[in-house]
Amino acid sequence: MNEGSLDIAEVARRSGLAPSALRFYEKKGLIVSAGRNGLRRTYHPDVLERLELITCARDAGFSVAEIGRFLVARSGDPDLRVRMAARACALDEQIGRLTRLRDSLRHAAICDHESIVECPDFKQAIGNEPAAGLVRSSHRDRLC
Amino acid sequence: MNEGSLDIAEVARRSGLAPSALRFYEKKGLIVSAGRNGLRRTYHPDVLERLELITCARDAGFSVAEIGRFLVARSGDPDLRVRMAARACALDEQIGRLTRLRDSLRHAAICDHESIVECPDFKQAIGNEPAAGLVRSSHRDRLC
DNA sequence: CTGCGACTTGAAGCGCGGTTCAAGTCAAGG
DNA sequence: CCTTGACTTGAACCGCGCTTCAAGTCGCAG
Repeated sequence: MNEGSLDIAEVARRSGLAPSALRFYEKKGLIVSAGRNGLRRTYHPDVLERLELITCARDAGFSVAEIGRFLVARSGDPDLRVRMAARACALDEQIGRLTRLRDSLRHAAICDHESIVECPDFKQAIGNEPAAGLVRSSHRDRLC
Repeated sequence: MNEGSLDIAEVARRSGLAPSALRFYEKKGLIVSAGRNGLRRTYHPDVLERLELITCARDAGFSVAEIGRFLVARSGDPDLRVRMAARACALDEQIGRLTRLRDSLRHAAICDHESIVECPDFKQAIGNEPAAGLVRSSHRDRLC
């Protein structure tokens, strides 16, 4: 067997993913196997890097299908570039939400209101506007 | 109908969630209905605020069950506080991942490597720790 | 050559987060 | 009164992202 290639079990071990997940990703076109040793898939070491990317994107809420589309992206595909830029903007918004949520959560862990959802600081960090009664639904910020 | 309470359809409209989702959340204990008008659920206006929180947390990757646990949190529950603090730290990590992913994506939409995944800048931004050198580092507070 | 065991496959199954459906109930309008 | 139509219910179903399973195949040690 080729010196540089990795057994599926080895890739699983080093990536922290189950072999079944690797086969699943391969079937979906997110990774490719370098060849076989008998029946066994072997992978180029670069696959580890790609798996890291995949895991990261999955954690970020990307679907497997979407990751697949991005992974085959070529510079000559303007549609895809547009989608990527849009996705980046969506990520910005999500990062904002997560940051506020984190701050609220961190506050909740130390605040002394009986019920944490009652805490005004908590609410304030989460919501953009408390819907106390005379709230017009705020127009979505179209910053992107 | 009580002046202050909202019909489920109204809540659905103003929250952007499907009525079925509202019933689902109610069944899971994430929201409570204020009462009924005939068979129809009515909700206190405060539910809108809570739904915003729920949606935000869902987007952040919290499961419905986990949100439910947090929502019933009382200040006298130290376990839950610990979980919240831990969750806040996890969010910090995720925010970091998302930020790197966003930067990579934004670069990908610009860069002229024929295959996006080939681009060294792209790879570099994804990889775990910014190793050295030319990293546009927002400084990471290691507090966890 | 004969196990053995770790892989292979396609198909079925699972948990999550809802949505859809069939059948029923109610409030209000004509 | 009867109809209309938006709601109600529980149960079935769905898509996703894998995991598990049964059955088969291979490399290698003995």
